[in-house]
Amino acid sequence: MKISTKGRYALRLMLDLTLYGGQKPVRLKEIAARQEISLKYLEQIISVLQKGRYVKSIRGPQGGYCLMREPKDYTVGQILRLIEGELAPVACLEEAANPCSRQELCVTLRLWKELDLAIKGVVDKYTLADLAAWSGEALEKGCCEQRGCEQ
Amino acid sequence: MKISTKGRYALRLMLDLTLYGGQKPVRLKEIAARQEISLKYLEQIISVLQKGRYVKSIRGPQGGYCLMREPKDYTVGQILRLIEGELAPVACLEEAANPCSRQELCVTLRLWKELDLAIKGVVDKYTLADLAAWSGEALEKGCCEQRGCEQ
DNA sequence: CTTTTTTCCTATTAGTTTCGTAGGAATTAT
DNA sequence: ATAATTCCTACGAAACTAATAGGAAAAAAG
Repeated sequence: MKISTKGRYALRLMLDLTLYGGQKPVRLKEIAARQEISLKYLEQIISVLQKGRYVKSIRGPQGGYCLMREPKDYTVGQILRLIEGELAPVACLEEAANPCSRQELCVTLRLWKELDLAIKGVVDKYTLADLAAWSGEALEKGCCEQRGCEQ
Repeated sequence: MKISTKGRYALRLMLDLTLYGGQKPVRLKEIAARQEISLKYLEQIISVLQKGRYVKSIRGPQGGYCLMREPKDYTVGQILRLIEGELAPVACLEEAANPCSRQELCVTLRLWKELDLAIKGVVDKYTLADLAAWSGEALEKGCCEQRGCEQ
């Protein structure tokens, strides 16, 4: 039940674009440095984001990437789903209407459905704009002076 | 973000013990047949449940397994955690107080914390007794006549 | 005391996924 | 022409998943 590094990195990448992307495109190299993530790995991740039309690229010198929409128009869930696939905690919930084959199936299925809703409730509640706003708050509060975490 | 088969099977195993375990211990062979799970695989899973003192065993003919406590005293979360390890969606949340190293860390961490709480909120809300009660309801309603699901 | 049934223990394995690294091609601003 | 940047594909090591397998140990039944 872990979010993969790819999913977490994609979110940080998109947040970086939100925070540092303005008129000019942002170079992946900069993002890699700021986020301390390998450039080559980020290339793979952003390639998926581009194919999903979440970002657009400009090639050549002074090139880079921009968001395609407003930060408020990307939910965390959309980004994670694009990179990680369905977030449903069991495969059974991914397609529609898989009827059960054992007495207690309905039982565990009901549980997984509730869990699924709880997860969706969080990841679809927040957008990049929310994360960016939190980021602003964090800076004001003088947070983040210590080190040691891998997130 | 998937629950592994081991976690799902462990839950079904414990529910089976709840539903079919009375005075007598339940043989793993029976559970394997009812749940359509390989006996050998269930042995590995129940061995963890036993080491965690969630079930006790009786060896030899007429042997089997029993729950150690009342069904209401096992939450789904406890069972899943014993088998799968921490359910936290990112490793950072597993230990206490991992301070951040980047501006937006606090931001994504806040998100992961909310997600973690949402997940815990569901899995720690229900006990085996709840699942057993749902199972009863399902039977009454004549549910589960179709086939095709792998859960 | 032998047989049978059951749990218990440990090893193996095929396949998949994760988490990258690597090399170079294509594009384009300067 | 050069250099910076994205783009594309392949490779690989390590870990994890989802089992299968063989047999040892315990104990009830005959």
